[in-house]
Amino acid sequence: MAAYSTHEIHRIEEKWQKIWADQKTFRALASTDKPKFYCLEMFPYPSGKIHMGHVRNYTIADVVARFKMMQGFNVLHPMGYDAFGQPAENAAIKNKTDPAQWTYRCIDQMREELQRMGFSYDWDREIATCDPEYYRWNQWIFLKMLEKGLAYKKASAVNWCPSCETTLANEEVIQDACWRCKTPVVQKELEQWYLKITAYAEELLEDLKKLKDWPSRVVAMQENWIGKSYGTEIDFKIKKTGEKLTVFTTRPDTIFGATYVVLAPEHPLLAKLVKGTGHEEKVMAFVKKAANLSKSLRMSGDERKEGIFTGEYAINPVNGEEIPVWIADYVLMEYGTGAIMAVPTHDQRDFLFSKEHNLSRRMVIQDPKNPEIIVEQLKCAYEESGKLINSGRFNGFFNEEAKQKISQWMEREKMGRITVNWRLRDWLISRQRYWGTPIPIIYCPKCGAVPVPDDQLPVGLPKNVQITGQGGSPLLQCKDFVNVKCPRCQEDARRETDTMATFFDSSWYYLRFCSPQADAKIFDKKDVAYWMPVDQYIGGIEHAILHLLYSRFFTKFLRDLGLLNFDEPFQRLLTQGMVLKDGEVMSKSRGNVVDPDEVISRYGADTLRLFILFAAPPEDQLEWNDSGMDGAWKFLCRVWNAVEQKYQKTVGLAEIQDDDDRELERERNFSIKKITDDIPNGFKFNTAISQLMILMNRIEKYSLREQPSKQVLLNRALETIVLLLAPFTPHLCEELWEKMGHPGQSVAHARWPKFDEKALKKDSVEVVAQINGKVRGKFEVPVDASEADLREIVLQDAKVLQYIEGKDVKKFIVVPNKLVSIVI
RNA sequence: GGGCAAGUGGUGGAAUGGCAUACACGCAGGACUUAAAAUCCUGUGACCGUAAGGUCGUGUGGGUUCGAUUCCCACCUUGCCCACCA
Repeated sequence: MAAYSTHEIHRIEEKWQKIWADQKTFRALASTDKPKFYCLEMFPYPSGKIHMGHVRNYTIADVVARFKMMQGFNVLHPMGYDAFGQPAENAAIKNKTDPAQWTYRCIDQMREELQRMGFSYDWDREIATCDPEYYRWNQWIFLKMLEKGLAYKKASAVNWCPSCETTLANEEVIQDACWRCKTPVVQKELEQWYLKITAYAEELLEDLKKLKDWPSRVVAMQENWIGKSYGTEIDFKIKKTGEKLTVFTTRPDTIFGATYVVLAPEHPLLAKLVKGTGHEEKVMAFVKKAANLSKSLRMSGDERKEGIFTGEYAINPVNGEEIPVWIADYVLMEYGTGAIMAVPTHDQRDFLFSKEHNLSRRMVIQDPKNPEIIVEQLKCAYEESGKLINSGRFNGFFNEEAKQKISQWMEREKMGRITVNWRLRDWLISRQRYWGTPIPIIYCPKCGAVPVPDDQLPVGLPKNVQITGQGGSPLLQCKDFVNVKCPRCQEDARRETDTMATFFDSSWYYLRFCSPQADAKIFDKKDVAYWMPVDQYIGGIEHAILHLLYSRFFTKFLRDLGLLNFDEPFQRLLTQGMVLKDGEVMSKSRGNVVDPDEVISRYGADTLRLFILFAAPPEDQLEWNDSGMDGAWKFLCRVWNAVEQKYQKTVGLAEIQDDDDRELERERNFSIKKITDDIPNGFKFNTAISQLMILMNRIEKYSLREQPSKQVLLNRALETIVLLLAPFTPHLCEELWEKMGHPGQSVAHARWPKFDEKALKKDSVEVVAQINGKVRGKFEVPVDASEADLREIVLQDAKVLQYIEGKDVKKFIVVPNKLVSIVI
């Protein structure tokens, strides 16, 4: 056996990667006697190069998959590519190549890099979302949604990224900028396709309760995003026309303090309201200005509140008061009703606006700490609770109670109603790009928007399309694609040229993995019923809202189609932390990227895997550290050398004769117990590995005795360490397992070791004595010593006596096998 | 402004009511070596002390408890998500 070296490591890693591929070691077949386990990581965009984030994500998943395999589960562990999207188009523009060619070449490179890491994928199930066999089912789902009224087209102001030249979903706008290129997003009036995710808002929120094994912050983020709030809609009346003007509020208790009403600049009533009045010109100029501003500019943090009076008045239903109607850009059309009642005394924004524009104020809630204060003295809005004043029959009620009383009263009197308001908006899926799934719609001058019939799917992406990055969607230029006959009336018609957002593709890929070759249907119902839901899903926190929310939506939709029999796709979720270098996220622009490929060339995949698992718990951020790699290397060296030098085939009885034997066996059994617990309970790979190091230290100490009769015990300990280490560093362990006399039997299919509870027991334990909370002595006592025995031992110790001399022992607390606490 | 995490040696981290700093990195000393690397051994929270030993110590302040890194309250700092959301 050769010494452990870079050369040797590469030989071993290549050898075993080839064996796994040739023998299809990780092929998953449904319907066996074993319990199933579906382990999935978020599939990558095929950039051609894996980065440390991928390495970390997939290594964590690989340990889980291999561990479950050794525990006797039938494991499904697939891999594929989220292959549509803009980078391929950008590359095409830059290098004048075809996006498809570029993507498939990247996929080949990516696969090779993944294989170099030794991940236990069933490669027969590989999918790429840009394959027509895949994206035809995107089109199929879209048409089903259209059929059920869940896909629709509407004209409205949408998020537009000027750099990517396409629309974006709300979820893709991060702090008013494009999620991909960080360019500030602007608003544009366009007719676009939407998916009615809001139809599932209630269930998407409610079912979060079922996700007990999801990180609580992901659940909180989704809750936040869906944003259910209870409030009241109140119907004001326009004085001039008598038309209804509905406002939304969460503070119906302050209705008697409303001194004006404010509309969003986009409010539909507005044009009519100001028509023919002296204010029309000015108001319309203001509206135009607001519309031209990007949302981020319009909402920019300063406290100045721009607005303008419409010249019209509204009537407050609760007291008949006439109050002015204003418009302001701080009121959002997309939330509530796009109109608010302003209560400047009890809402800070309204307070600032009223100051800016000299509008009147009235107090309706009394500050119990400051009951004498009058309106003119207010320095800011009073937003806390208190008793109602100036509120007619509701005077004297506490405002929390008044909220209910007033809204119930208004409901009875038909002045308004209690409502639920959602923050979640429908999902805009149209993209004005080439490299995506064509939306299967044909526009006919006679028949309107006609769905492409099922038997004509997929609507394929045309090849040889000029991608210049200019002049809108490349598909628009493609006459053969655009000009078609209407499927209904056979007249000349035009094809939809928008493609789908790529998040559509990734919203159901986990289902396709169950039967990737199904060609007459989206997936095989039987296979999905067997494998789904995903038992363990692993990926980055950046998908906490986007991908995870969309996937939950798709699952519920497909369930309602009768294709699935469960509500949630992902049973357990782990969000791994980022990989940092010098305290910063690795990125090309910072120039602090560590290339996994280079690390593998130097240390091998096993060393990289071990380091990344040992350096931090999976959910925490991980600081890259070159000397940490040396540490991992050193440990693997020691395991290698120990097996090479100490392991000798021998026969005999494993008889425990002395304390050293007992200690070795105890440590061995304890390691099995600890690692078996640490992997599934909280993914504590770092402590699992530290226990393996402790066991290795123990083995080395033990083997120094050089007593041939103990060889059986030594062998057993070495076999155990190889088995326990196998999910973490599979190549090394395969090689060692083979050397240990298991030729042709992959360690991936070896049985996970069991521990013996009896071997964990000790005869004596160390018990600590505390006096008034401070440790003052340690005693070696028999296991399970009684309180009486402990009293005798401890209270006769010279040192303890020194401390308690001349004082009363008030309490004597015993924690069995751990400590005694004496209070004097 | 709202929500959610987190704060422990020189460093990554361990301990979730019971000996704070497991395991590892780094550093220092030693062995081997002509020498270096590698490897092995020893030490390594701070302060006082020759030592035995003592005092302090898990962001800050308070509380509960025989006992708190762990539980509770307030605050500070950092990170993430949301945010003129009425």
